[in-house]
Amino acid sequence: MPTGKDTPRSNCPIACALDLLGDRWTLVVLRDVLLAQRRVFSEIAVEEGIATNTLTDRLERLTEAGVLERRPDPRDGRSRRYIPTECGLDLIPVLVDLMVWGSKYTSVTAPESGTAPAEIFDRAVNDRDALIAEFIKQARDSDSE
Amino acid sequence: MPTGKDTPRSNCPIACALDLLGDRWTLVVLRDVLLAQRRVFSEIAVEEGIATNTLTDRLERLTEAGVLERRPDPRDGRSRRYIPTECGLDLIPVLVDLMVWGSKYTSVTAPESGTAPAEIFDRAVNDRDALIAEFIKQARDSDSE
DNA sequence: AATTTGACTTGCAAAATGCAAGTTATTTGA
DNA sequence: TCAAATAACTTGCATTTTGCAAGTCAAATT
Repeated sequence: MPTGKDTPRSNCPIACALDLLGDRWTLVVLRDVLLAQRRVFSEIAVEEGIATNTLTDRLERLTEAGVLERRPDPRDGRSRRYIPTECGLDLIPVLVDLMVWGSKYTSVTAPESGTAPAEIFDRAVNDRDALIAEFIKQARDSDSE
Repeated sequence: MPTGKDTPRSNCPIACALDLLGDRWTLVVLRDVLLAQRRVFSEIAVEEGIATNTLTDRLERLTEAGVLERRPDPRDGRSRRYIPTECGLDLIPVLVDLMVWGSKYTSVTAPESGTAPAEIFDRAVNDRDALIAEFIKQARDSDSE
C-alpha cells in the first residue's frame, strides 16, 4: 500500500494519494514512465530540469510505495530500469485527466508543442477509455524490451 | 490561464498543470471546494490540519489562476466565499480519479471511513461520467446559496 | 461597549528543493 | 588493456517552502 509518510494525514483517499503524489515532481516522473515509456534514470524528466538528488528520492519513494519496480538493466550493468506495477498503471487515468485540463487551461498555447501530438488531446477527451487502454498496453510492451 | 509560476517549466500540459496543482495541499483544498461544497476559509481542510498561512496562499494562487473566484459572503461581512469557475469544475475528473486510486491502493482500509460513503467509490469506477456530472451540479447549486 | 469570531499576517524554526561537485561501478574506445 | 567516458547516484550548502504559534483587524454578537 503506497503511503508517502508513515502516518497518513487523514483517511480520505484523495489526501492519502497526495501524501505520495502531491509534490512538484512525482507526477512528472510518472508521466515519463507511464506515458512516454522512459525507464532509466538518465532519460526521466531531464528536459524538465529535475535535480538528480530529487529524482533519486522520487524513484526511491515510488519504488518503496509499490508504484514502480526497480530491475537491473540487462543491456547495461550501470543502469537500472524502473517499470510500472499494476498500481502504477492505474495512475494513467489521473495523468490523462491532468493532460486534458492542462492543455485546456494552461499557457501551453498549442497542444502539439507538448509531449504528445495533438491527436492525443482529442482522443483524451473523446475516446478516453480506449486511449487509457492503449497507454497501458504500450507501457506493458515497453517493459519486456 | 492558470500557471503556478510566471514561467512554466515546460510546454507539457501535465507539467504546466502541476506548476499550479503539484503540491501537498492545493488538490486537498480543491477537494473540499469541488466535492464537499465547502466555500469559506474556516471550513476548508480544517480536519487535515493545513496551516492558515498556507491555506491563504493556496486560495490566493487558485483565485489568481482563475480556478476559484472570491466573493464577499452576503451573510457575514467578515467572510468570503471561494467558488469554483468553469476551469475549477473541470478539475473534478482529476479528483475523482485520485479518489479511485487512493481508495484502491492507499492505507485507507475501508472506503466508507473517508470523505464519502462507500457508494461513491463504486460509482466512481462503474458510473464515472454520471458521478462527475452530479458533482458539477452540486457544486453549481452550492454557489447560489 | 466589551467580547468573540473570521480571515488573515508575522516571525521563526524545520523540512524540502536546487545546484554544483564529488564518488563508484561499469563500459567503451584507442 | 587501460585510460577516458558514462550511469546512477551522494554530499554539502544555499534558497525556498512549509509548519507552528502568536498577533492583528474588522465585523458580528452579547
